[in-house]
Amino acid sequence: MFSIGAASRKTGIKIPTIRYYETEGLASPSERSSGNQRRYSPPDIARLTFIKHARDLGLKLDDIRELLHLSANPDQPCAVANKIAADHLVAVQERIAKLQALETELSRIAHGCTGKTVGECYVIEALSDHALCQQGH
Amino acid sequence: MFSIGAASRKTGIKIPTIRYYETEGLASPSERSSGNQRRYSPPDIARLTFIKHARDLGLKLDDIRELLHLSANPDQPCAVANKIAADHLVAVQERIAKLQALETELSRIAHGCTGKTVGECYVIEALSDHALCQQGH
DNA sequence: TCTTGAAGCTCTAGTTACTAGAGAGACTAT
DNA sequence: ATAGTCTCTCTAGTAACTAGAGCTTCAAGA
Repeated sequence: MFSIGAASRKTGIKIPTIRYYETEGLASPSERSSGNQRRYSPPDIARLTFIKHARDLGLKLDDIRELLHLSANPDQPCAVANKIAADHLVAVQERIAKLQALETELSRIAHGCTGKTVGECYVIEALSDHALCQQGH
Repeated sequence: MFSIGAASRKTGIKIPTIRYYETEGLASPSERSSGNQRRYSPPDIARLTFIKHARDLGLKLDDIRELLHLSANPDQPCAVANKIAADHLVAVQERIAKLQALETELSRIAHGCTGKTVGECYVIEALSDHALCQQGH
């Protein structure tokens, strides 16, 4: 049995976040001490690790909730789990594409300024003047 | 002079968001009608466009606040504006790198599952078992 | 056994950038 | 004048935490 501090160290999740996950119904300690402190069993820790891993991958808590529910029923078809992962992959790929477009424009803006004062600053100008933007939002 | 609806159409910012920016002190209409409705002048619209453009680039409202403040004082050195843009560029580049790493892992997870039920589902397994993760968070 | 300092408890409120909805008033075209 | 659209303010909700107050419990040493 581990205290919340030990659970935090083992999983890399901050203490208040572990408590927050509990209020969200994602992971509760299986016991409390006589003085009402949380006590985590190894399976509790594994559940937290699962959540941490999924969060690191950028999955939403709602998705994680569903995956946890699925993993508690090992006889169900895993199509749902695959769909969650595949959908998220697509979302990540889209975000990468968008960010790369932004990078291009930002790079142009941030490197294009040779002025000394704001009056002739390309950064300000580029943000003010839509025509300077090559990608036309 | 434009109504808030016209301002919204011209800038592409939703009406409630325009009002929100006003509560945040970013952009207020220069007048109100006799019936207390917002009336935006062309410079007001330009300011909203500046904000929209900067938001599309992912700048935070606090950064935009500072840039607006700077652009109101054209005699100031533009080093601050450059720094905001350059810092943001670095942040975007870092996010791209992280997302690409995630994409690799997610792709492996999402495509690796050949099982039929959750019990043998690679998605669930990969999230549960740290050892399967090649990048070691 | 006592004590002390670290760790834990609950609860409330704040963060970011909006979004939704209620209920009332204003504007415009016929 | 009136219908229909637009706008007003205000409150509360969203995601995923984070910070702080004020209090209690735990573990280790004297």
